[in-house]
Amino acid sequence: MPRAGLAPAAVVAAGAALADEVGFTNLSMGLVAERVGVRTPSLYKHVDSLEALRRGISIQARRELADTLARATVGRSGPDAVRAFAQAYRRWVLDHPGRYAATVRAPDLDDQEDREASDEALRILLDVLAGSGPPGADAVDAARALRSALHGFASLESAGGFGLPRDVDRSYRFLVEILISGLGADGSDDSTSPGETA
Amino acid sequence: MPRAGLAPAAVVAAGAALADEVGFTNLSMGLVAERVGVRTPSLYKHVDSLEALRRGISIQARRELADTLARATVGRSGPDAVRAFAQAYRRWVLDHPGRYAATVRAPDLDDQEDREASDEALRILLDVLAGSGPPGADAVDAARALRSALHGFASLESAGGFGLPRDVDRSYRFLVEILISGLGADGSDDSTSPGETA
DNA sequence: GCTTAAAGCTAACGCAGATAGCTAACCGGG
DNA sequence: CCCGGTTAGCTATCTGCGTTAGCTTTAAGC
Repeated sequence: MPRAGLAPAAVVAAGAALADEVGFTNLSMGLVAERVGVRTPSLYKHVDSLEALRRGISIQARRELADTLARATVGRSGPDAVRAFAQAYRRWVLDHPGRYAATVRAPDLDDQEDREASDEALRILLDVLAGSGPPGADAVDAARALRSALHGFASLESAGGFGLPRDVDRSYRFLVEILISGLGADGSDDSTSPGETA
Repeated sequence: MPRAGLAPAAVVAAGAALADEVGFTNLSMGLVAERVGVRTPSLYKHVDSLEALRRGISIQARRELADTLARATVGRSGPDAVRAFAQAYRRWVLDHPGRYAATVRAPDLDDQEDREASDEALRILLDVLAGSGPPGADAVDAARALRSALHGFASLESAGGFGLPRDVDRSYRFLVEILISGLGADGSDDSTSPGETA
């Protein structure tokens, strides 16, 4: 029996690809094993459990998303950066539904690696907002607002939640422009330092 | 053996309550059976399968949410109605995390009953926006924007996604006011309202 | 070439969803 | 009041999946 030459990273990568096809929740050890050309129990030489595999996919997906967002916004600032961010975000979610579902699960509080991957995307978001949002502590509110809105839209769309025939691209642009104008507009309260994790 | 006097509705209700406690995805026939004081196989006299039970919980939850939203906004209009809607929405999600997770799954396209329950909340949302949002087809954009933002915020919060110490109530109010001002701002016919265009 | 770590396999266990088929509780008509 | 039909509930059992145990074989290093 020739060896498959597997490695933990290869199993995680196959799992991520499979998650995009069958859905993150439908992922099973059997499917992944079949995909990499190995019997189910052999996977346990590379990953500790299905849960560990899911965690690995989450971390990888968060990094990929953060990377995509960083690339999309580099060299831009202000409202333009926010538009590029929003555009790249939605595109990535639609292209990688399984991976995206993996990123949604909150990272375990005492999982250092997962938290770091999770914070990456947040830092990019805060950087993007630095040019067009409110300063100081209000930046956290702005980050939460933008993240919530984009996440909400993308996850509803990804789940097929928009039944009406109205053009979805257009609705998304509408939402993004509302946010941009809203974030730039107000002001008021301040103080406190910028945070770490949203 | 005295009978438990069970009925399909009672099983669904117990399942919904349990989902709030252990999470929608962690729901199992065994847990529900234990809760209603019966052996697992007996549940199949009342529900066809775990999937059918989940569907029942989804429908019931959607109705409850729609009902809550309707009660919260009755007699109000304009921005005030939107605030009441947003407030009631978040409150309900936090109080019923399992039920809320149930409402998030997209209803099966050819499931009449589920679609109806799903449309109920949408109709209330459109009614609420009638007073403060754009008219005509743009109302769909407005509805999607508001729904996406509230859903995104509530689901992230419910999943523990906000790690920073910043006051979450405040962030929510911030988001809601952005939306209100953004939705009320324009009013014109075509093109995405505040800035960009198709 | 021989040793050895590990990559792969088959066999098997436990648990959850689900089905089959028996038993006994309730309900209605005589 | 009893008798028969309906059906809620039970035990026993099957299946599928995650997981573990333990053997076999590959391939890497001396």
